Amino acid sequence: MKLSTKGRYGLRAAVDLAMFAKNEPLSISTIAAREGLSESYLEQLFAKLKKAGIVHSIRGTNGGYQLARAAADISVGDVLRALEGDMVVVDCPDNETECAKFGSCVTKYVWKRINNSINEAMDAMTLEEIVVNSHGLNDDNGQKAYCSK
Amino acid sequence: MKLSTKGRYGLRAAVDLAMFAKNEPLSISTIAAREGLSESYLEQLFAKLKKAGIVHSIRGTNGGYQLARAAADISVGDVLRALEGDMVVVDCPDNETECAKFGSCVTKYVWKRINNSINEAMDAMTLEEIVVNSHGLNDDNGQKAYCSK
DNA sequence: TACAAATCCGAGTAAAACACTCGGATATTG
DNA sequence: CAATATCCGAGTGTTTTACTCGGATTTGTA
Repeated sequence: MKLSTKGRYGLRAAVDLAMFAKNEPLSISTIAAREGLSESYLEQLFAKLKKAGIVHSIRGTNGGYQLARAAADISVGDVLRALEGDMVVVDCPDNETECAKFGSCVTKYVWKRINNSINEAMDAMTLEEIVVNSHGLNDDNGQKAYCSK
Repeated sequence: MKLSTKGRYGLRAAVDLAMFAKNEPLSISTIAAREGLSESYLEQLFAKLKKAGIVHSIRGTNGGYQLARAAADISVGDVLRALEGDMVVVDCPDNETECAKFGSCVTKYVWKRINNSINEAMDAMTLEEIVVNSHGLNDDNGQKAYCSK
């Protein structure tokens, strides 16, 4: 039931871009250092974010990543689905063809309702909101910080 | 992110009790046969449901399980939390003591909001409702059925 | 009182998923 | 051409999942 590190780390990286990559791109090594994450693992996460059209990349020296569109137009759901795949607790097909028991399944409504509530909650939050809400949230050294989760 | 078979099978078993164990208890072998589940695995799930006070057991011949209270008083959330543990996507402690970065964490609100929406959705559905909604949901042989999910 | 039908309980295990690392190719800038 | 990046696929130890199995205990019935 828990989110994997893909979603947790990846959202932090996306928020990091929203905060700090406004003019120039940010390299993986910079983000990894600030967020305390592994560079080679972050690489994989950015590959997923890029494939989903959430970030764009600039190769070569001084290259790095930036958000592909405004932070206000990127929802938490966009980011998490890109990293984790469909955010569903149970992956029920919703037609007779794909699931033989579809017509008689008693629990499909349960899963559908939970899945919908997860996605509605995620889609209602944008990276921009997270950045705005973070004003004033600094640690003892005046730095942004994140728990390990 | 997906629910494990514990939650999926366990909810089916609980719904089965709500439907068929109104007068006399149902044995694991009966439920396992009707639901197409493994007996020894179901045993483990019922241990969790019992520990959580959702079912009670009767030992010996003609024994089995029944819901410990009315189906209308058992929510999907009760059952899933008993089987899966806390239903949270990220297990953030919510105080300064347990998480050093609590004061400066930028993403805690995101996880909290998703966690809340999951639990609200689950707690809004009862076993009774599932039984009522299932009237008329039968397969070609007039039997209740469930997809493998 | 034996026997059968049940729950109870702990341990073990193969397979899958997770959380990474590593090596090297390619692109771009200075 | 050297340094700094992204890009890409493969490999790997650890953890979790999804079970099975053996046996003990309880209880109703012949």
